[in-house]
Amino acid sequence: MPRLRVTTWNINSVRLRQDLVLKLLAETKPDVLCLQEIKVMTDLFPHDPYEQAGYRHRAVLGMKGYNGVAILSKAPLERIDGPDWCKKGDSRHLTARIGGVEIHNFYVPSGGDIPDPKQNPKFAHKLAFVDEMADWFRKNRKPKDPMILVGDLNIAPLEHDVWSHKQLLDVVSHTPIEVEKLGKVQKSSEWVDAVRNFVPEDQKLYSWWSYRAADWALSNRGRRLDHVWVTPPLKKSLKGYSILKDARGWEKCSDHVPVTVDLAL
DNA sequence: ATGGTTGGGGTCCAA
Repeated sequence: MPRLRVTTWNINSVRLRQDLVLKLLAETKPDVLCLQEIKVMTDLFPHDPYEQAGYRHRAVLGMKGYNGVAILSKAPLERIDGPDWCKKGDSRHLTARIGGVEIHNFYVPSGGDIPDPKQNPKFAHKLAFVDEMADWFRKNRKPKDPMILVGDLNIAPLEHDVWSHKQLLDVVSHTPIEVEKLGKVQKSSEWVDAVRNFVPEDQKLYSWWSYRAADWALSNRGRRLDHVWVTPPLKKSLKGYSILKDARGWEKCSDHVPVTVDLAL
């Protein structure tokens, strides 16, 4: 029964943090690594170090300066180009079929500061993007399809996915409208939250800590923005998870840490 | 209530 270990990480510049990506690959040894915010044009993605590290199959969708997603795999992958979300051409989603499983890598818009779509076009974009995700899966895929969805969804849906539910109810990433819309995406393919499958909902879980805290570990005001979901056929295959909190303390680190899930297929 | 930090590209915008 082959293991499939999938890691998702918002790397916040793949070029600046190349050594950290290689460190993660060496330590965690995922079969598939999904990156977000690579912040590099597709043609300038640094392939060589990953080729040499044994990740010989790669799909990259980048752009200049912002966003960008990539999938690195030890096993062959078949790239599937998805829709142009919100018709913005902004490199936020990439799909690969690897060994009979379809893996969706998403970077959902952050949404700006003001949680009102009428005042803040970035928040309107985020809500429209999440709406489109639900529509797309409902129309184009079925819950019985073996799929994994990972990425920086920029939404912490549960009360204990944030350091203070009450204080963040009006903060973009944890507002009721975002949580409701993300719930509709979850329903679209009956997605199972793989990490919460292992960790009860009354336990705090974070994958992101702001750069702006004087001492991120001491204040520990985190949010769980990075997710791994699976469709029902894969639920029984879930074997374990890890959230590499140590990576938030690495030199020149990302503000997100790697989230890993193991499946036995 | 406010401000705090980081990256990319270019001396500001996005997160």
